[in-house]
Amino acid sequence: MNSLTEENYLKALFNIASEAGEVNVNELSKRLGIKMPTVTSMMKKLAEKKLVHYESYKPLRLTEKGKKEAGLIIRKHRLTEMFLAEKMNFGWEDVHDVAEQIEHIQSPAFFDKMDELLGYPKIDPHGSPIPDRNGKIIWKEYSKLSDCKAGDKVKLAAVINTSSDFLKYLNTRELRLGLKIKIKSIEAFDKSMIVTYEKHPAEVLSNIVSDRLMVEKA
Amino acid sequence: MNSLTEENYLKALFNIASEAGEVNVNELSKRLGIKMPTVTSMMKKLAEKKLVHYESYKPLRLTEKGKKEAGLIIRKHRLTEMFLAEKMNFGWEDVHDVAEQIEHIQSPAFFDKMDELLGYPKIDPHGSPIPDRNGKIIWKEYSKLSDCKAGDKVKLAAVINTSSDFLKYLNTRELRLGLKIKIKSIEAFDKSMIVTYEKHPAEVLSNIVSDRLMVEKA
DNA sequence: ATATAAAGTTAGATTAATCTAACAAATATT
DNA sequence: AATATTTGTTAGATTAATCTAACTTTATAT
Repeated sequence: MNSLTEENYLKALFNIASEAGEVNVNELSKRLGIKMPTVTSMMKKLAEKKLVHYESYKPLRLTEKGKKEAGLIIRKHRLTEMFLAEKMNFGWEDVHDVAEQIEHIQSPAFFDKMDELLGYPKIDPHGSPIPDRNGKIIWKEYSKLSDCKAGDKVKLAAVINTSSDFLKYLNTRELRLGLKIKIKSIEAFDKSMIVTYEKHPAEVLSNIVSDRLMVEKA
Repeated sequence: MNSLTEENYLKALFNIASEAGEVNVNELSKRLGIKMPTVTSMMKKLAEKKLVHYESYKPLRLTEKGKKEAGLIIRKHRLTEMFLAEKMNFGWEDVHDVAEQIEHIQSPAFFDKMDELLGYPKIDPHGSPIPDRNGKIIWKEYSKLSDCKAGDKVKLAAVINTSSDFLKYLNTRELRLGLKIKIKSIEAFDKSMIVTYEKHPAEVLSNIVSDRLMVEKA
């Protein structure tokens, strides 16, 4: 059994690896808000437990065991987010903080019930894949909205940044997962897009926004 | 903010006080499975925080502040138990362990949603009262089934012991809250009762069982 | 009322997780 | 290539929560 603290390190290791590829002590330290020496000593501890491959001055890597355990924590996190959104009427901008706590609950039955009540969802409210019972993630091939061309018709599949502020911004524009969007034009100057969807005949999305939206091409 | 550890001491203090009246270090130590010296030092710490009245060799008493904070933890515990039972199809024998963990979640919104979805319940799945938003408990006047007389018609209102084994035993007899029970006779020798309810024309309940069942007289 | 037992406290050690200060290695910059 | 910067490690201190051993106080039983 891993402590809550160890679980947080595993999860951060997993998340940084899937965003940035390599994980180093400095990154992990910044992500967790914990000083580097503390991170170093925790890496030694997790190496003892065969959860990470650790060599001085080398990038950090989760072992297969570590990946599985991290994946299972992320599974609990994302199932919880989905449960909060679907069954408890939370907005997608409000699910993260609670899920961050509930992911540490030790009760397979509890998460199995969530899974069942939700009908075995494959993604969380932000479109991120929910790892399976073995902690394995199946990644779908999405494109960034910012990489699409004028005229493209796409479906909003996931959001990359899940900060509450960004999600609230999307709410004000009625942008949500599953939405069909057509790109009317792209401004060469700043790459801002004019898009149309539902009752919105012409909404302007800055490149900062379109860069954070993942879409499926129709 | 209190640590998870402190919360567990507060809750135990509250629960022992409502069962036994007085709380002493030894009781608390046994209840929490923590040695007496550790309890003593935690009591000093909680006294510093104005949560406990502590004097050497005297019984332990929660302050008003301590009672309120303990009550609010118990509120979260019991709301969770009710949510698990009513909304997630858990049996009443399985809700305790998960609630024991979820009661420490810091998110008023999360518990407010539960409360709302449940329709503001007044009791948990075992019939124990759910403290209000100020941590206050309103106790209903129930009788022990074991104190009733032959011929009494009563309604099962609460169970005192909530051990999984006891609750599973009640399941096998289809005994559940709200059930109307008539006492047919009481054996003078061992105080065992013969009762009738629903499709059960004559069920024998030992004194150990009837002593743990709280009823409302009709 | 005295001895024994039970309950409670004090003192000091231990463990997990954190920190700062100082040093070492790797990387980047002129 | 030499130097400066960034990154990483070691050593040692700190805090919360726990423990054991030894001692003290209160309660119980002869």
